[in-house]
Amino acid sequence: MPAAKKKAARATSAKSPAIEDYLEQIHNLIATKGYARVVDIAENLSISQASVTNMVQRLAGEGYLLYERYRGIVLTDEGRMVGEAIARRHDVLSRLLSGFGLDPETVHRDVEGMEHHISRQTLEVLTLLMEELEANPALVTRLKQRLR
Amino acid sequence: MPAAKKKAARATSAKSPAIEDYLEQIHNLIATKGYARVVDIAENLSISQASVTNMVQRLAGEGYLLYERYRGIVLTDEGRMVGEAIARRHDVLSRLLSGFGLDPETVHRDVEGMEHHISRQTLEVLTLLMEELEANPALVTRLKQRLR
DNA sequence: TAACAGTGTTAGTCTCGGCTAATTTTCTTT
DNA sequence: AAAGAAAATTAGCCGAGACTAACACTGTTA
Repeated sequence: MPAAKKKAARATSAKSPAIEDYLEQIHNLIATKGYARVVDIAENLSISQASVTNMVQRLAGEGYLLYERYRGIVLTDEGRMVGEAIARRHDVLSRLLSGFGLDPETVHRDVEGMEHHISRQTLEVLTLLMEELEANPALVTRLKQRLR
Repeated sequence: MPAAKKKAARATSAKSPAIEDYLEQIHNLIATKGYARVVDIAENLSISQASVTNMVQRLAGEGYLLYERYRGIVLTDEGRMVGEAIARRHDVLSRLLSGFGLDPETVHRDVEGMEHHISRQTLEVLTLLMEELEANPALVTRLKQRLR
């Protein structure tokens, strides 16, 4: 195979919500604890350890991370980019909705679902909205009054 | 099993995105054409007719619609409620994003994905936002300037 | 250093929601 | 009314992504 890529993850490839959830979670764990263990990923995603091992092997095969049995997990540049992108969407959505006083449990559930379906352009719009609302509490107050 | 329900769809039961897509589409077809044929549902969801037949039978079993082989499809109250709810979320999200001039293709893809993950409370917030922006073009203009 | 607890892995299975191919029913057209 | 076209259905299959049970590795601790 002369000029063939091994099957590396392309920036534009279709990522399933499942893949994005794993990468987001692995990214978050590495960012906060310095490493990502199978048991923690499983705990945070509320799935079994066996499922995590399976998926991690697949993600390694697709070029999102480096994996050595019984050893550890390291994100590739590609994997880190995806994880960070989802984390950013998560943050924007959370702050946008939290600003209106929605209960944290609801915010969490909705954000969890929505974050996988937001394009770059939509993210920009929602970021704009979030920033405006955070900079303009009077507007939020006025809007919230209509929530009754 | 003395006091057991037959397995009817409860208002609070978990509906998969797939189920919601079918019910939204069936609802839309009935609203615009007066009836929902398998071939049209398949076309609108970009899936095969066989898949539609299968799912329609399942939805009938779960109480979302009435179905008679080779005849027709009628939504139950439960099915109509779900279909309308999703259509409402679709409308709010579309208008909210379109207001910022995002290209229709992008709006469509994002809305399609997000509409299944929006709680009643979040819908209220987004509705509020949409109404404010539609009533206040000056605000939109000001925000859009920051999009560059 | 031997054993135990905890973590990780493998093997095999399940459900969901698609698919194609073949068949049946209905509709339309002559 | 018979034939061909269109729509609907059935049967069997597949891949994603979960699960459990059993087994393997690792690291700590007596």
